[in-house]
Amino acid sequence: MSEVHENEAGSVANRLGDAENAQERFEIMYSELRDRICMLVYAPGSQLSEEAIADEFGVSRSPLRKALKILEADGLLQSQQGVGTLVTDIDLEELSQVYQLRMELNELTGRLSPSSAQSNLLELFDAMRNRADSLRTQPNRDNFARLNIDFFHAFQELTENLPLRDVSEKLFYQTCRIWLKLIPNMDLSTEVDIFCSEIEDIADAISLGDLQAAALTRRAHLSMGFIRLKKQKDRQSS
Amino acid sequence: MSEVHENEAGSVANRLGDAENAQERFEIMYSELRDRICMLVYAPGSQLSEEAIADEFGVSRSPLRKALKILEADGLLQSQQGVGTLVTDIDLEELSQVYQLRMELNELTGRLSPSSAQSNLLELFDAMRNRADSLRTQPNRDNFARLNIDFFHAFQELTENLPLRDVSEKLFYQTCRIWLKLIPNMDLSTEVDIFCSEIEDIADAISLGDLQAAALTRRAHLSMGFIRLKKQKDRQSS
DNA sequence: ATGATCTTATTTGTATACAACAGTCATATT
DNA sequence: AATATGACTGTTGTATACAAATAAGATCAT
Repeated sequence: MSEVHENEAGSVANRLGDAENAQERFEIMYSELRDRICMLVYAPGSQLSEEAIADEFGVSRSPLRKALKILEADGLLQSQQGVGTLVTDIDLEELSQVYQLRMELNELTGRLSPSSAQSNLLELFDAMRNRADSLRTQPNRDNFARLNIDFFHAFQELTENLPLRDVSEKLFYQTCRIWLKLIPNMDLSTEVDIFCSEIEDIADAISLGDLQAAALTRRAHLSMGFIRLKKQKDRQSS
Repeated sequence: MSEVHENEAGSVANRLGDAENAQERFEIMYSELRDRICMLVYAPGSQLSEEAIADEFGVSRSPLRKALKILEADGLLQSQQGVGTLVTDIDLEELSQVYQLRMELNELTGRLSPSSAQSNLLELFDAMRNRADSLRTQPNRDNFARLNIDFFHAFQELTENLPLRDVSEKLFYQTCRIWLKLIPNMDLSTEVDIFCSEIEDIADAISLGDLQAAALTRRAHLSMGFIRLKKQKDRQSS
């Protein structure tokens, strides 16, 4: 199965071969693994094999293990000797505190060191608007997830406070899987519509140059999204 | 020089020998190294030797490197092949954003999931008050730094929001070295007095059960502390 | 049949040897 | 004399062999 990867032009192994130093190689492995985890290529609760991944990436276990260790510190993996490396499962209750914090941080994103490069932001959010449009006409699970990730990163540009960005990113990757996990029980079209409206609302605020309004809108949507997730879960368990 | 460590009763090597699993061993090495860095045992800009530390700890480089990699992710170390492992230097300007964020997070600490175990808090902050008293009578650089660290952890107890605690802790360890670095140019007694007053103010608020007031006080002191650091630096450079 | 114990397979953790890299110093060449 | 070049030294990065731990299955006794 991994032969498929090895023969692809932009495979991880190839990219690793082109990398110039250890730091770059680490970054490639780390972001690839994180992407697979939060796109549910590696499902919550599933087991990973260091050897299999190392083979696929064309490296030994040593450098791969560094990336795995960081992902463990991020709360996305859990390793135990004799057992294996497991993708952490996610529970809405446990994520409640993370969501609370993320909401507050989003408000800070509009308030702390607001970005000065307004023209870049306009382009960026116009692109987001376009992607939202095309997603709306053809709702698709993976594209939805991908846009969610990319929109998050666009939103991060609103602040120039780097530590705030780092912190927000970490928390985002702890929570973003919950959507893909629960979306099969929800109506994809509806969720896509709601999300696209959010993107448009925020893009409008950016157009007006009102970063704080954009942040508060984002915060409100995050809050509502969490409530929808909870309602869905309650409906399912009853 | 490392023989001293090896023969001490509670040496890291001994503690590592008693540890039951890899996770515990990692935790011991990680916290020990972090402590040495933020107590300036390993000064900013100094170079560490993986081999020397591994020898002192009585382990091979492999498990040690995991701890070093996490500390690098924390922003306390920086490794480069062929060069070495360097303790990151700290600059007040670069820490400005971290301080800004920490101030906001402190306010959240009093607002998000306030701790319900009030009796524990009372004991904890009374102990802090006592330590502050004894430090005031005999100002001492290391005890000052140690109390600063422990008081931070006590303050963390005010919130039950675990992600907030994690985030705050990481940011704290990014900034706490700046005091030890700049205190030689300042008056230790004065700084100790100011810090002890802060502890007393916050302990008073806790006694009244007003967690939010405690958090706001802390935020105010953090802000004033940063301003004092900046003033000191300006005076020095002029 | 059931329970306990031993064996075995699989996995991560650790130790170690070697490769890759950066800096330094000496040396040769212009 | 200046500069380029090469070997040498010390460092982290990587590969690999082996140790330790866990889980599952087989075997045996009851």
